[in-house]
Amino acid sequence: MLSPISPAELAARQAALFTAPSHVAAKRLIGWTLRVDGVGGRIVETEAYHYSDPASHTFPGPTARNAVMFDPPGAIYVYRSYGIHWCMNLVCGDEPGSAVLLRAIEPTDGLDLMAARRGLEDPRLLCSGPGRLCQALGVSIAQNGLRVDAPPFELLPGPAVEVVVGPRIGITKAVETPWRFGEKGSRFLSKPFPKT
DNA sequence: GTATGGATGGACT
DNA sequence: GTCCATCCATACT
Repeated sequence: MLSPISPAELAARQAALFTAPSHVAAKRLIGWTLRVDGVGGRIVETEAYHYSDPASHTFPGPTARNAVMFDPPGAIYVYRSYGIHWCMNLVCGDEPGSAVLLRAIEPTDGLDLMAARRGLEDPRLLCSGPGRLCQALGVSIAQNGLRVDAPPFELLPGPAVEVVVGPRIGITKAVETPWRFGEKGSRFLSKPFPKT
């Protein structure tokens, strides 16, 4: 059970998260709870992207697609991946053009709706990947540019958890930058982390 | 105007 | 492990 938190404290903790460098925010986000219209769960896997990072959509500079990544921290950046899937980022950072990709959630709220949207029941397959997560939470380009600190989104701090680190998934540039973060031992990761 | 290449997931061997 | 569906921003001609 989450302890009650005042609106002022929530706003302060969100602001501190959003304005941290994206790789710090990505690590801190592990264990927070995200819901969209009441559907969601605990964030268990993230990746960080930075404008100076060749793997980032913002590396070539501002464009129509990545414009939201230059919005103030707390904005939601959604893009289509491989022509099929949606991927959801939270704009974070001490400089513009950086964000945290949400890769996996441990589903806790709205399991039935998530299962219906995904067309399957297994909780481990509902949100274990960036495309799956967006499908389960009903996130698409329609949510691009909205803010995570306003409805239909909710973002709440969780207890500190043990976090593991590894290289990011599916990229072709800056492959070795260890900016993927996950909750140690979680069964809801998109892929295991390499043993350290 | 056309060409290209993904921050993926699911089906299959 | 391999294969590939399918879209759009971007980089060309």
